[in-house]
Amino acid sequence: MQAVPARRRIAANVKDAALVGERRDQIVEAAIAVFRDKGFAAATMRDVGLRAGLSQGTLYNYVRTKEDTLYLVCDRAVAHYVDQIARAVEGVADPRERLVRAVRAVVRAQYDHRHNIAIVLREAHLLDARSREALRRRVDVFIDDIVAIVGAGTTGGPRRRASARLLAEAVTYLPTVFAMRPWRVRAEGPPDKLVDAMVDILLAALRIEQPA
Amino acid sequence: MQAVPARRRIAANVKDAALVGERRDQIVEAAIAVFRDKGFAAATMRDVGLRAGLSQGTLYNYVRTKEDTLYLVCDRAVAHYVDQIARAVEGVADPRERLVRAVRAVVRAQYDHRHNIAIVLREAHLLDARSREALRRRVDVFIDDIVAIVGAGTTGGPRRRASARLLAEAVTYLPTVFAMRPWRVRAEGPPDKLVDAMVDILLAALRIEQPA
DNA sequence: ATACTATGACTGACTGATCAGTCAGTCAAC
DNA sequence: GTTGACTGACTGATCAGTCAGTCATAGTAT
Repeated sequence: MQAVPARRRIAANVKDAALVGERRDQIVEAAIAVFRDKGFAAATMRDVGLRAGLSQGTLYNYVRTKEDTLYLVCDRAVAHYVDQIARAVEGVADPRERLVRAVRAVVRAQYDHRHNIAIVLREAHLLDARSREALRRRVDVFIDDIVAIVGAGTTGGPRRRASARLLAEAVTYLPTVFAMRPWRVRAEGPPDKLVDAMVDILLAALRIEQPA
Repeated sequence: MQAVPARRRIAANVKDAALVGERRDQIVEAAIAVFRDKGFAAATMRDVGLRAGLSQGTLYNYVRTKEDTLYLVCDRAVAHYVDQIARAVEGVADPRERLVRAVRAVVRAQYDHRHNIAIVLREAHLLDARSREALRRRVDVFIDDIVAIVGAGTTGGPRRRASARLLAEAVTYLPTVFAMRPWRVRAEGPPDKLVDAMVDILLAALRIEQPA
């Protein structure tokens, strides 16, 4: 996995770095709950403050703007998701095995983080260009890694019309259906069954036989 | 294709039905442009009015609320998309052929309507429950039709872990990547090439051999 | 030991900007 | 005169962000 691009720095009015970290955690957790419930635009910083157990003024000691909050939420969501997948493919040398592992990890992570992913998908485009760029770079680097894994894991085998790049898009995008259409995928069965079925679809899309 | 569920009625202050239709077209077109540019929340009705060439008060002769505008946009987007696909599979009797036709039509329509689809995906959840329900019913009916087509077109052939339902979700959801990640899929090549590659991925996912 | 001062974290009432929606007024057609 | 379509200034509600004030703690001077 490639080096992680630099994150956008957000200024805080408080000097104690540990406290900044702690309060940010509170804020992000609260913001996730509120944004999920109301969407970013209709969510208020009062809601977030109430939820986090912090006053309005305290909130603004840790973020400068409402948008900073959205950036922190998206950044956190992307980081967790990317980390989970990096860990899953660590130390796997065989390209085919690495690909299968990655696919399963992507699907699992998308299911686990589906609520946060919904926020990112719906709201990240509202960020200013700089924040959007920082996030997009992180996601792009991650998907480029998946492109490499797909490329190495699909050499030989049947002819495919789609590039490794588009295949990687399919692998990383399709499972977001868990976040965007939960009412529709629920019928497939419990989480493990749903994950297995999705992995099956993606491996078929890659024209890879699934190990039994 | 099943009967289309009833649309939500939106009241107008003007009696001339043809004029209502005409003004609504103006409003929807303007709204699509503005919502795409700024997102629904940050878009103002002044923007929409300016874009449509109608005054603030006139705008409110044709819709009651800002949200009505969003509903009209989403309703229009879904109707066009669904119509395009219904027409593509009309009169095709062979289940396998019908499925291949449907897949290609879905992909094509998603590419053609990608800008409107991005609005629906990002903003439809902001609608009130009733509007959301009306829209969702239309989409559900449509996807159920695709489920039936997938079910009929994939009988026999290799064993699949995913249900026809989840496969239909994949078919109807994956091409929304055109709307949500245009900067990533662009590299695949011109529209026709991109559509072909996506069709190839989906047919593979369905474990169907593509006709040469 | 005590009093005073400085520092840093927090509070919540307040401010100014924004905008969805309204309505008195205008104009054209019949 | 009546009706219907349109206009845009206005209103009231909302909310992101501010800032004077409060409180607790630590350090310094007497």
